[in-house]
Amino acid sequence: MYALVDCNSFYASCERLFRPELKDKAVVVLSNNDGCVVARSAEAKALGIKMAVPFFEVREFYERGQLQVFSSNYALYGDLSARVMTTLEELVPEVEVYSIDEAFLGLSGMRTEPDLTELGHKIIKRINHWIGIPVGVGIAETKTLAKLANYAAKHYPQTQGVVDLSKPGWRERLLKKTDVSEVWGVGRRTVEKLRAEDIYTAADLARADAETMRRRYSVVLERTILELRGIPCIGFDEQPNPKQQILCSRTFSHRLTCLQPMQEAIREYAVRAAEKLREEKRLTSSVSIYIRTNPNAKFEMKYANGATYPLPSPTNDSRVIMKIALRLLQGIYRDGYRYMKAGVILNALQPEDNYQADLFNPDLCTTKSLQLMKTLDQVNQRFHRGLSFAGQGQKQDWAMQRQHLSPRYTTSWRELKVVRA
DNA sequence: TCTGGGGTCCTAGGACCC
DNA sequence: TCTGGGGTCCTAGGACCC
Repeated sequence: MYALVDCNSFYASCERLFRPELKDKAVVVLSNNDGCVVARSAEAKALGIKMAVPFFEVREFYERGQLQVFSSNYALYGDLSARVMTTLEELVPEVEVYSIDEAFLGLSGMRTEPDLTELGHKIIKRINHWIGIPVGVGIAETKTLAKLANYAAKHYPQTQGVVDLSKPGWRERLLKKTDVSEVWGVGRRTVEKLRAEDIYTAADLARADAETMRRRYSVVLERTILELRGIPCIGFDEQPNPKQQILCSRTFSHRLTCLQPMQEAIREYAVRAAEKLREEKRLTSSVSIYIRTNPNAKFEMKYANGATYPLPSPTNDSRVIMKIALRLLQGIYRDGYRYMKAGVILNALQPEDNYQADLFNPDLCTTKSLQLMKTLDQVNQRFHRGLSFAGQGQKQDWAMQRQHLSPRYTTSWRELKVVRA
């Protein structure tokens, strides 16, 4: 048996935690650059604000004082997420952290618990009491059904936040009244095709012939169908797999029209990506970058391009990655466009303690390089932006806008001035 | 005027091997 | 006239997730 625990309107709930006067108020949290809505309190949903709409489309509510708005504060959400996960780990033996706001629980070792619904309520109470974040709990025989149970727990208030689909008859009833688009793994494209063949509800999908559907769609959809029938196809993974790709990309605060700030941005993203790489204890042997104009603009010249450089020998050295990224930029940058976004991607990742070196090229992981990076990271862990490379830019006025950022309630950096003192 | 960031998995097709 | 069978590896692109 699995449970899925999912925090309600997670980012919005985090913000409200420190602003109790906003309880029962419409609250939204915006994406980076204050671009789109990425989290909505129930009251904001009631205003008709849809997920992922551009902020300018709902700005009116804000200006009329009907809507409280926050820029995303990932340091805060990450910190509260860790507290939620730790609390779950104290309650059940197996926890798979699935995203910042949800976790699958393995309940097989919980045979002594008389009633799983009771366990669900215990989880809700504990997390609410200890952390103050509301959660919902879905329980079922497969992950896909647990997701669906969780959806029901949030959707139907009479469940009080807990749905156990293993109860006789519950699964059939829920599948019948749930739109197929709510099923985990069934996205927009697939929904369109399914409707064309008269599959509208989760029950319709569960009834479809799995073999035929694999041929017509994919093995992924076949697995979803089996999971809806209670046959587990997706395993439980307590230890997250090591990352296969690391990406750092940002939309600029305003469009960039010349090379110099683009170079600063690429350097900055390369350094950030290299930092993440070292955090993961991995090396990269492939550096890619991409740049693009606004794909949504109707009356603008569009340009998007990317480039990749495979390294002969793997590295985690910010300097090497930065230099390569910059050279790649020279190759694809074209004058005359209004650039909106750029990114640096590291691929072909290998563990740092067991990597494939090159027979004919010098090993880039020299003691000197490793030591320097270690020192760089140690300084920057204690002092925010304590050490950076000259070319990253000091002012960075292309960096994202966060006009509605909340304070660092639970995290703190020592500022650079401490170093100077 | 104004639209995020960071990932995973699967498939088809090309190039290549014996 | 007529040209096999069985594989692997890599990449780009699509679909999906939160």
